[in-house]
Amino acid sequence: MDREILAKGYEPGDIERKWYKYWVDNNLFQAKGHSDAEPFCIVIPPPNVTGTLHMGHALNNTLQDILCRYKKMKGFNVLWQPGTDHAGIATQNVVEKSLASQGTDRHAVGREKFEELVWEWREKYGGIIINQLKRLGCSCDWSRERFTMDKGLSRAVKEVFVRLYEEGLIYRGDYIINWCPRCHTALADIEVEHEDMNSFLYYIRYPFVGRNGHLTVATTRPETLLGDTAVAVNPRDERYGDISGASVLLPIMNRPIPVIFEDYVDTEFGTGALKITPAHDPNDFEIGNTHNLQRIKVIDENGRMNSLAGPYQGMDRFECREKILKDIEDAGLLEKVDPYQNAIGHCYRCKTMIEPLLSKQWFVRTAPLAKAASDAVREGKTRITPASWEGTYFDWMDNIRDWCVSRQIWWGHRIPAWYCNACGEVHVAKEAPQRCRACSSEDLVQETDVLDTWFSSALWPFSTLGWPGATDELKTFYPTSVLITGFDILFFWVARMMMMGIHFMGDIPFKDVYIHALVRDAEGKKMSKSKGNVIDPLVVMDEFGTDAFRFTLAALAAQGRDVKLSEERIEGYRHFVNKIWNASRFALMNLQDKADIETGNHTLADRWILTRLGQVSTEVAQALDSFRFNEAAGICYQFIWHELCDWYLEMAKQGLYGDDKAIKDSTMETVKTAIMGSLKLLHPFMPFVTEEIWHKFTGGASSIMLAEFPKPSDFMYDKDALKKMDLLMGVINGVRNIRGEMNIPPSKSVSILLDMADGEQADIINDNITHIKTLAKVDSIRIESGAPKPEASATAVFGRNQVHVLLKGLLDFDEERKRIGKEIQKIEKEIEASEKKLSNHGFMDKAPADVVEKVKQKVDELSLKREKLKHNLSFFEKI
RNA sequence: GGGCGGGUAGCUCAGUUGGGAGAGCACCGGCCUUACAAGCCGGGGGUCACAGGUUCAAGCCCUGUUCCGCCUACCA
Repeated sequence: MDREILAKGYEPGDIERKWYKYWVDNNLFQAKGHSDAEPFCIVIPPPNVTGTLHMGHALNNTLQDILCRYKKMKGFNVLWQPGTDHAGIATQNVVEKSLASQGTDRHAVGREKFEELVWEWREKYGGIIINQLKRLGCSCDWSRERFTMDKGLSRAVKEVFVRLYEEGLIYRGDYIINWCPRCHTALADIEVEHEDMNSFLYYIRYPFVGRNGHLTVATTRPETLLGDTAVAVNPRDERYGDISGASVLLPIMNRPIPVIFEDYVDTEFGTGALKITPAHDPNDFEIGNTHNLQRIKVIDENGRMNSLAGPYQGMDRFECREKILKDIEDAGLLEKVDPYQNAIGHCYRCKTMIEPLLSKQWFVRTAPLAKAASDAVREGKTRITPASWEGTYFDWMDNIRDWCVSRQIWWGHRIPAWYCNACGEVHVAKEAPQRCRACSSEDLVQETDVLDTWFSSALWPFSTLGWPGATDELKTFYPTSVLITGFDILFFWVARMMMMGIHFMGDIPFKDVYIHALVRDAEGKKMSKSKGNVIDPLVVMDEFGTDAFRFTLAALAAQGRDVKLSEERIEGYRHFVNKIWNASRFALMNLQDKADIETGNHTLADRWILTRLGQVSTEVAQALDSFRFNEAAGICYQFIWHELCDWYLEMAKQGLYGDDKAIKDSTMETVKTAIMGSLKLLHPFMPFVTEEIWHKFTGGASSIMLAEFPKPSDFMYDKDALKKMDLLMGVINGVRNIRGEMNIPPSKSVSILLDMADGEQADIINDNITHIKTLAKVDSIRIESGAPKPEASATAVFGRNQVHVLLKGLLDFDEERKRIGKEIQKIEKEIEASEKKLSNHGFMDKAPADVVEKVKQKVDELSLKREKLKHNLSFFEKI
């Protein structure tokens, strides 16, 4: 067996690359379509092909990888399904920008050529984020990588579109939609980001027709007045009770428009009179429908005023606003202008101000789909963790509006609809029809719009598994096990996968949804390029190592709370990685290969650490099973550093360096078991360093990925050992505490006198006397029950025992008086609180017996300790 | 406007059936003890935002106040 000793410190760089290649070359990430093992499946939230890895991805994928690696070690047939989405608008923007830099645009190159260029771009740059995920250590089954625009997924998209259309769940119609004048496309409601802005509320007079006076309306968008086709007031508004049937004259345009009555109008706001522009405002559109108002579109797709805008034709919408205000003011129709704050919609891709426009678009009728998706969570078929997100989910699902799915761009799934140029008949089909079914004309043209990217993402959990084919993968892995994602795409993606999954598969797409938090900077601010507070995960991985970075993310990922990341924190966990490295180094330096190894002669320390390892295995597994990643990480950290390293390995030195072969053999075996067990616990969090060390221990026999995750029955359970170690630690801590307080350097040994409460406890100490000598730097120990306190000694009380540290010539009496006095004070406070409870009849009557018993016991113990401390103190007061 | 989350040690945070206030970092003191100075040993430090209420018992449950963050919304 080749067991080389490790280098003095852990250097991640090359090791990470080496093992990732090893895992892939050995197909360790591959799932089986068929397997007797229980399936576990996660579909990756597909990153945009245009994307590069940011902190959100890093957290999201680290958590997924932790679960996948953990489940694999637990024996599951794990599939982590990877892929990317085509990000229609974003990708098109990137390629258009590149065209612009060459002095051309997509219209000049034409649709077909443009699509080719995007594919070329995707070939060249689309793999960046995939490689970055690999850098992070993600154990995705890359042999199954998918792309939302690839053949299989495109087939699924067509299938779904056609079926929904045939079921009447997709329709085409004229509606007011959110238009981005820069991206030149419609956007779904949730693709609009609202931002509070400082605007103005303009009060504009509309003179009455055929009578004196005017009606004053309040608006934030005076330029839309050109398209007004009514003014509405509330029928219950007494101010306007007498204007039934009246008309007003639209300023500038001098067009008479009716005054209508509409409950929607808020009498409290502005003047209680609302101008109605059905072609440029979603609410006005609705009102226009109920009152049969004309729709006059005055702003075009470029955000410019069109021919119906009269004198303003050709002006930009913002320029027009200024001009129109001036004209109205000149006409004496501008009553006043108030500063006003309102939320204005912006394109989520390019931040351009959205223009609500009247337009012909394709919609998904969501209500019936949403009902089932909502019920599935209500009935607990799909669980959302943390559960607080359920409310948000229900709120959205229960108030959902139809989903505008057509986009006026070229990069995406072209809508499978054909129009007959002869008679206008619409055909929706998977393949292009040869002739019109109504008039037999062959003059058919395909819809130019493409589908919203999220339309294809909504099918991800089943389209990636081969749907609409009936594949083994679908049978094995659908419904998938867990979806891990950020809350920012709860509506965009999770909700829509629920709708589509239930509708087309007849079952939920995943059993659990785990929503994790956002990664913020150390001040809790959202990371953004413009703020300049972005921490690049790749830089972090270079500097601190991937394992340290992953462990940090896991350790900070408490449920329901944002992750505030700072480099100091990552550095701290890099130290932890190094700690494991060095603990392993120590083990490898002291293990020997021997055929005649004699095992089973476990020391107290051996039995203790093995028992603890068993307990910790359960705790970590339970934490991971319930998505408490930070707890799982914390338990590992605490156990490995403060129990395994600080206590066990120090104690193991006695056996390793000693002459007793039986003890030595057993200790070697236990050290190995404890370290390898710890490596297995840590592997899901820090895959690289654990794999590296694992191979040093096993001589490269097999990957740690194939090892079984630790469970209590792998070790031993010795309750007695836990108790005995407690006592031993009590003695050592007592002496260390006194040494520390007295500033006695480690080079200076001390003598102690142990006053043990009973013979049994004295035996435990006797059996482990070398540990006390070594770990507390003691040269001589005397054990005597009830021995009087020696002169010039400092005393620590633990349990019913005490330890006197002999400090002839070293003891500062004042210091010792202070030290004991302080301790007594602390204890008295506790005793007081507990006694108050015990003297409370309510507590004695109503509290459970075990709680009362615990408090009584506490008072007894503390009183005893206080007594001893006081006794010790009196000793010094005599001096 | 509605909803959600949060205010716990100097900093960042944990605290899952209500019953001992914790961690990491920072700080102070002692150590180059041959796995690790990326380390070891010891220590100080908190009216758990504020005010009420429920309870024998509240960081935890309820109500209100206040501050911060986020999501959402068709009051122009």
